[in-house]
Amino acid sequence: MIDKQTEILRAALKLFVENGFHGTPTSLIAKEAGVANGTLFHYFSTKEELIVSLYVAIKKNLSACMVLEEDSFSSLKEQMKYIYVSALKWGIDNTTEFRFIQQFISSPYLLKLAPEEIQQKNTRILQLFQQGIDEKIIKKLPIDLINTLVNSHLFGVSQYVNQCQLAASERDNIISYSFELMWEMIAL
Amino acid sequence: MIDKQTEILRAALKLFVENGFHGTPTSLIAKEAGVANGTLFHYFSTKEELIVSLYVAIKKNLSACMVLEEDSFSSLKEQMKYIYVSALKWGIDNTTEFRFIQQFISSPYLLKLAPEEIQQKNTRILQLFQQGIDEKIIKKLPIDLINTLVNSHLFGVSQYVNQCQLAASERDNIISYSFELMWEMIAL
DNA sequence: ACTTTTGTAGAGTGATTAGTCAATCATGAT
DNA sequence: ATCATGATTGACTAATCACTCTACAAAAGT
Repeated sequence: MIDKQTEILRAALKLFVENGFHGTPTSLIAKEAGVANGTLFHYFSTKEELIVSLYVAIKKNLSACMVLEEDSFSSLKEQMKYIYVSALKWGIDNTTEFRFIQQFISSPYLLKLAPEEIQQKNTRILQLFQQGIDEKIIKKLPIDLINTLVNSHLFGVSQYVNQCQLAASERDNIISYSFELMWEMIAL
Repeated sequence: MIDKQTEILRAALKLFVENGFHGTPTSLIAKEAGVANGTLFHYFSTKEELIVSLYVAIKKNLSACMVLEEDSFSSLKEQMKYIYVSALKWGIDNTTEFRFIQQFISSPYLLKLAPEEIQQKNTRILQLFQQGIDEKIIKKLPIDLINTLVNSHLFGVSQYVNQCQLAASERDNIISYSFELMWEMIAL
């Protein structure tokens, strides 16, 4: 056994995506994780805490993929593309996690998160948007709107790619091309 | 009392959005609807059937707003704008219904729907996309991808507008402008 | 060695819930 | 008036579930 806590999170993720939050009793999670019922509550004092912890863990994972090494040589567009593509690839390679996030943020559990947790820690991308506007590369729109549009775009493409199983080359084509689509939307 | 069945659906919608599916016992729905517990099961044989029925009803409502009277005088872009704006306005004016749809489609209940129910009955918009491609107005992309992108776009803008409460004039500005953003994305 | 802390187990519990049922009530047809 | 059909009720039930509790085992600290 690797680590019971990790094992519980893994099991929870799988079952939540399969059966939803209310369709997944804690007893089943414990069983799937190969631990006793009580062990689950040793690590997570309530079911709700388990759910929220799982979200935080996955979100952290995603954020880690989106860091951009400071690279002042790349153009703004290239920097954005890097972040965009990283996020998209993550969404495609981690279908289950992606589905979970989607389920979580459209559920009332979202409100159980501390506001600062919801906030995008990744303000780097917001900075890039602002910079783009200042340099008259990106349309002058509210930053939040741009952010929402880009996020929705990413969600949409992920969903599409996940739906129709594509060959790797085709996949990379779409990833690259969909960035251009997004760019045409926000660029001046 | 207008109609008990309608009243139950109304109560269910409100409570599901507030507390989620699993946070809303049928007893509470009945109470909120002002009917007895058993009455609920007279109209909907299971809780699941209630949830799915509610989704179907709301979706029907939305689809009704998106019909386009055959108007061969309008340009393709204008026709699309009409549909786009209708959908967006609906999403903004029916926040609760919008939230419910979001919650439903990212839950495992979606799989309980017959596939033909999921399918877009509103193939009119798909026809328009195809026509746009044929007439070299819209980028040559898979129809499903365009559709997904437009849907995500609508979702994003709705979310944004619902989040920040705007004055009516500002709101209409954003609606109109966001169509142009979307158009730049898909148009050649 | 011994004490403390931490991890693990799984039976047990009280509360809750989806769904049932037998009994009324309303309506309208004959 | 009588009957039939369907709507409505709310107490009831069988099952389920989140969570507790006690006991024991394994480390870790001293």
